[in-house]
Amino acid sequence: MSTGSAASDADDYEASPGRSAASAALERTARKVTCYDPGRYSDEELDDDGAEEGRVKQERRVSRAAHRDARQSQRNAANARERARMRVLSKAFSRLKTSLPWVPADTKLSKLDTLRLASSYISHLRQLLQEDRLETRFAHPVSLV
DNA sequence: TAGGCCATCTGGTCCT
DNA sequence: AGGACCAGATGGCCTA
Repeated sequence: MSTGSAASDADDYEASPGRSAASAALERTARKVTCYDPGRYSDEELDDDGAEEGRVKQERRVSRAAHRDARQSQRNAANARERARMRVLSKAFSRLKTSLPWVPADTKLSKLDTLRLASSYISHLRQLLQEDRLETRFAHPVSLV
């Protein structure tokens, strides 16, 4: 199941409530990325004097940079997809929470709490169902229909 | 201030 | 190959 484009994901991301934390994280990532720079390895290579050799090395450097950029943009796309996926998960939790009776809409409920309450609510419903089955069996022993 | 919760990033694994 | 899913790490926010 593929979700929307990276652009629309980014839009959603911009609109998400945890934006400040998110941008901080993005900055951290950007910092990491700029620190990790394999391209600098080629500094000594510049000392070589052969023109042809220099050209080849320059090409290699450019291709390494392109590869690095490609990897980074792939990572960014994967991050966006992951954010979208987690947003879907959070929405599902919210929906589950609203379907729980006796829980006011403005109640602060963690995901774990939501899961636990939902689980106990299901048990409760199952029990009701069982009692109802017993009642209908014994309340009307004879049916004219 | 410690601890809980959350969002995000990331690398690994599985699946199509 | 690329996307989905997962779990671990990290940092921010909030509350007792």
